[in-house]
Amino acid sequence: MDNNQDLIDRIRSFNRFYTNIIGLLEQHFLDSPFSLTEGRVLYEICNTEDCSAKKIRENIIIDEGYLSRILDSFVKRGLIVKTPSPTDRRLQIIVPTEIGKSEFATLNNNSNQLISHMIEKLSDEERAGLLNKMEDIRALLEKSDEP
Amino acid sequence: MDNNQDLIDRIRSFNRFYTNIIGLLEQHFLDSPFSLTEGRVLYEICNTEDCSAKKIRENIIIDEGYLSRILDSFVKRGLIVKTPSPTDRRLQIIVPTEIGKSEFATLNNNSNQLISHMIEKLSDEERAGLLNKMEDIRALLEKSDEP
DNA sequence: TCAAATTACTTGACTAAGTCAAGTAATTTG
DNA sequence: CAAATTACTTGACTTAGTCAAGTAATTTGA
Repeated sequence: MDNNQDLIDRIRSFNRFYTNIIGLLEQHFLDSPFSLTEGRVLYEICNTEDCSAKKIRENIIIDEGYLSRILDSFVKRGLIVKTPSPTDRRLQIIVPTEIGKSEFATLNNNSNQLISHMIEKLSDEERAGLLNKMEDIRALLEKSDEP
Repeated sequence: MDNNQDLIDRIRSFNRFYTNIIGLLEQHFLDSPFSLTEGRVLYEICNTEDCSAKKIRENIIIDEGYLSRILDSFVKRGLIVKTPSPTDRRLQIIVPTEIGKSEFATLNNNSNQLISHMIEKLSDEERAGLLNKMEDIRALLEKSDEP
């Protein structure tokens, strides 16, 4: 037993807790026409300039073939339009349609409401404290990524 | 736009970040003989007194049939033994075998190592700070569950 | 300058994960 | 003790995700 064991156990306990929090937030995809992965892909499409499958795969770890089929289904559902890039015709530029944008906005609103509900019992000070701690944790954990 | 919008956006940004952290930690199931769900089931079996499918389903949201098949495969893999409860023969009491316990210990050690790696660049003060903030966040978010 | 290598994406064939509903045997309830 | 409920099982199915081979466009380097 190394002297960090208690620390590690408690971090793992927090991870289990936060897995459930995220799980609850993700439940709402069950009531939407999107799977979690489809939601992430739509997020990237609506938040990336000159979006392409390549750019999506720079931000989400996803199988190339699987992504290709998701995009295919988005085209069939009228959510996006794909056009070959004029400068490199291997690339398909992906643009959300008005329908795609509005479906994304709905998904977004639902996520916002869930967060609102999550913090509704907190005072302004507690909310500010929550965010501060989150951003501190992120800064600490991002240290592990660095060279 | 309500005045919490920025706060909500930043909490969601943290959630996306932490989803990736948890995703990385869960990757190790890919190199193990267990799926994430199987790992959770094994955790329950090794940490529940007089464990049964019923008790597992009190702690994990999982389809009854799916769980039945997972337990079936655990029996075939020699990880657990099922015996009808003497007091209620509808219930199957689940006990991990020595193999089951040791496979669980391995899974556990790997999870610990991943957390160790995650915090290896932090000083003792930073580690203590990290845990503190995690436990504060948990306390704040648990407020939403209360009556 | 053009053949070889690489890149961006697609397709087919497949496995794993998870769901739904009907069924069996044991137990509880009125 | 018949009807309802509970604990679990089974079969048939859908969805999610993976793997590898293939096509067309672009880049690289002798």
